[in-house]
Amino acid sequence: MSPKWDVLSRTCPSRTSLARIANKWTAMIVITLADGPQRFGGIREALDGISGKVLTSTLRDLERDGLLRRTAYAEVPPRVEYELTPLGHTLHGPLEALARWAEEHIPEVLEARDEFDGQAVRG
Amino acid sequence: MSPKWDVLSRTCPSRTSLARIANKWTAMIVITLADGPQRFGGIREALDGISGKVLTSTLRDLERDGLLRRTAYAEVPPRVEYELTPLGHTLHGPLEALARWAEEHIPEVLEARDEFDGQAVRG
DNA sequence: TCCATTGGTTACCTTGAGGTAATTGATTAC
DNA sequence: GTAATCAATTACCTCAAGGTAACCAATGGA
Repeated sequence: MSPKWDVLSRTCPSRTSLARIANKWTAMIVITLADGPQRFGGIREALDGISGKVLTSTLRDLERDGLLRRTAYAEVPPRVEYELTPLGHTLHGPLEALARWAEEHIPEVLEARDEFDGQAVRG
Repeated sequence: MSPKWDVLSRTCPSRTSLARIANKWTAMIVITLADGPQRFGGIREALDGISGKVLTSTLRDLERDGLLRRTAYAEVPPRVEYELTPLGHTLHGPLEALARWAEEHIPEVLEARDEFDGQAVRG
């Protein structure tokens, strides 16, 4: 389709972009926001274990790439909502597929690991 | 489907697995091997910029998870081939979709970045 | 009066990812 | 003889990712 871009090429911007979207936190955030806007605290709770600092910077990066929109309300205490942009929504399918792969194939992965580690000990 | 696994849960093994597959090098390697077996040097060349050490350890991790098979031939100089397992092939679709997303949407991403950075200067 | 609230930001530290360079080993070509 | 070959491994180094903890600001409620 577009021979201009190639993620395998070191200097191609799409490779940088791939690095951002092919990423644990990105996937989890996009999946969490797929159903609708969420507040900062809600995302943090959904992601179960991410630190505030990392969540802040990750959200900022995704906002910068146009994947989500940040809306801060002038209230006290602060209220900030994050929602996927249309561009961000187009990413949800592929990332959801990836997450579902991880969930569906985890038994095979765990079994492969056991076998590999067992052979390593014997070898 | 399988309520037993949840990538959003901190302690779920599938979350670790997601971290491995939602990863720049994993995506590029699986895509490279999708067309057939490749030798170590061939993969290294295709990935354009990866160091030997990192490629070795990444391939080892993927082998451990059952995504690819390593075949070493007792020749001199050594010849080692890597190929996707059936399990690895099931991962190709989702990762290819992700790579294609990066290539197809890079103009929008770059534009979003420009706008974001421009506003940051003004703000 | 004082504290909890919320979404940061900052300073500081630890961990790990990833790069470079040297070395291994048997054979072939020079 | 000896240089080149290929896939690793190892030691060593650097840099960035990411965690912790303290702090902030305006308001409402105890």
